Amino acid sequence: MDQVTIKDVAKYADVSPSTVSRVINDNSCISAETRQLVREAMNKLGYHPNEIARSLVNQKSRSLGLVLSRPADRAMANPFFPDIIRGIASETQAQQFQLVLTAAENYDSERNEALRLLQNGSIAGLIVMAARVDDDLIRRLVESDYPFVLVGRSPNNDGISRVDNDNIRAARRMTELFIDRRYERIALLTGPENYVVSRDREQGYRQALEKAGLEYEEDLVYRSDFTYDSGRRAADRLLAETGESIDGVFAVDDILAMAVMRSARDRGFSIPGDIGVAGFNDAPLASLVEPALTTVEIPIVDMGRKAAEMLLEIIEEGAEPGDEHILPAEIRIRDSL
Amino acid sequence: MDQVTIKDVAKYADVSPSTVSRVINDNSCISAETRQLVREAMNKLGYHPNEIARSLVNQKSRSLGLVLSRPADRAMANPFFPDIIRGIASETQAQQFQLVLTAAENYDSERNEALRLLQNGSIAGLIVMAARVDDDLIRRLVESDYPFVLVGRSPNNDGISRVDNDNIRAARRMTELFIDRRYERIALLTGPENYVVSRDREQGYRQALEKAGLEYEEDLVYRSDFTYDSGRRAADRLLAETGESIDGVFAVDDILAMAVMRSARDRGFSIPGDIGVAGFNDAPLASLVEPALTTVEIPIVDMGRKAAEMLLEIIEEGAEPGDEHILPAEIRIRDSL
DNA sequence: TTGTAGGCGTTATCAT
DNA sequence: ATGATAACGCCTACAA
Repeated sequence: MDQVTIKDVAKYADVSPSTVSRVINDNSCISAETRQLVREAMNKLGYHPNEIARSLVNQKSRSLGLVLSRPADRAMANPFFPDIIRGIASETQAQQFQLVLTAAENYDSERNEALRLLQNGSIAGLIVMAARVDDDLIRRLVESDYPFVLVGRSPNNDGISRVDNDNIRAARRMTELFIDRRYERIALLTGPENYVVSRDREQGYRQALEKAGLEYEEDLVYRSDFTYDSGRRAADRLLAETGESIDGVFAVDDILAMAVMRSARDRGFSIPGDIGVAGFNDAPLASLVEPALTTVEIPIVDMGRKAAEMLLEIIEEGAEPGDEHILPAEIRIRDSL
Repeated sequence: MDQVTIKDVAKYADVSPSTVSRVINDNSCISAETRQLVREAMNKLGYHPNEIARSLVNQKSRSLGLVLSRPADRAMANPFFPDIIRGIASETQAQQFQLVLTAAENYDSERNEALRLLQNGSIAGLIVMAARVDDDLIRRLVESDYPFVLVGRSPNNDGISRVDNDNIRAARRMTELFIDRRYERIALLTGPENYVVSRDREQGYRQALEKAGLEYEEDLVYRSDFTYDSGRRAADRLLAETGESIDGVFAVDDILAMAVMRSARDRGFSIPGDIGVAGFNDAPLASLVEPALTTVEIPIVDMGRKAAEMLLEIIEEGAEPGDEHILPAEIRIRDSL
């Protein structure tokens, strides 16, 4: 309708469409005066290059997709979500790319949606928040040779570009903090076992114990989903069963740590006096609860930015995938331990 | 490259490209057998319709944009953010649309970015989280006649499609709850005055007071940004200055209510014994703090879904903008009041 | 029911 | 330095 095209501008400036195109992409040599002329015509007519048409002729879109890799509701409750987007957006913005979200009801449809976007050319690459140990999406991305970057870790990372924080190390250091502070029997409240984060953090916990000559006890490892309610149930069981034989609980997620704190308080335990508690992720509420939660801060904004940067290098510069960037996580010592 | 086109399918199935096209859009009448034939060819070759090309020929993209309408960092810390996306995504997904995020460093660049996406055809319409009283973006959207839907309210809503919760009414009811429970001097901790939400909630507070024959006192109204730190400073001032002459504080945002609670506790006030506190938004932390925060739950997921639905009606069915949907907010009574 | 041809807005190649 | 022309992948009259 009222779409102003390159031809309108050309006509108005009395030049050919190609000339206008050249000013837009200001690479080829154009005389200063025609350039000026065309610029004026563009302003006059209110011309804006049609991105769709450019994408079509260039055979690639200027969009990146983001797939959260777990049911939308869970992902949204997750403090990662806003920050990862913030990081990615800052980079896409800088490089004039757009960010497309795939947010479906369940993981299967989200995975299919992401693939569809790739296949139909809507997006040029994908950023995947890798969660599951056995991730079908990743396998298919590798097979299909689509550009993608992993935020997190997958069991086999060969040839996969990824950015991660060192969950194992951070969990180890947090466990060491418990030990340094003379906690002697530290329980672990971890997440579902098909999540890579769960496994990594469990491993760090175990490493620290063994290094300190403490026994790793299966009985002290409890598991729950990454929700408050599930965490609360697990915490209740944990405290009921291990009773007063433990003096610390390391939860692999702040929301689980919150559940532990609440459960402990309801049982009359003082924190950190009777039981030390630590979390992971440094969610917004970690610093607001009483006592403030000692936790691990993950540079999630930076991870997002880095992921986008890596993906754009693959897309724009044909970089070979396979790079790994492990960003450091920081322990935030507060009052719960 | 390895892009399979409609022509490849046509050749393989030994039909013309238009026939394939017809199968894709299965509207025109096609004999069952050719349809079958083409379908098989598509599967065989792994064909996927190129969305870019479709957008170009159809002269509109199948993407919606979302602009958060305040600095990214603020917006992200805001509990609205994940939920509004969830709501929008569920609707876009259902109608085979994509969701594009505009997330820039500051409001100005975000606004420009959104406009750019509209102008260059990347998105077919925009959902705007209206925040400011004097919102330039909205003015320009109206002028340019781009399809958009407001989540929230703008000073002049004529001809603007929008979905909102009734902030005034909810604030009034919350204030009435204070009054019903025999609180007698209720202070208000509100947000910046150029935000529509602040104003609306202030108004509800005032209405309730006046209706109950209580005096509206300017001195009891404090203002801060929507951040914990800013809220904390305001709360400190509030409690220092009004001293023990007040017995309730209504904060127009949970994060501010958290700040009030903390400040009150530090001063030795018990909650709700000495001071009743209420918030707004029902952020995740509201139910987790001690005492659990009485607040207003906003149906933000539904608002997002509704906004997307309205926008798609305008885009797809040429509906006239101007509809308003006001969704009910619910008071969540917990322990802080 | 199916095929042919032209065009959506842009860029790239080849002339001039 | 600039212009004409042919794509990019798809859709849609119009024709057969």
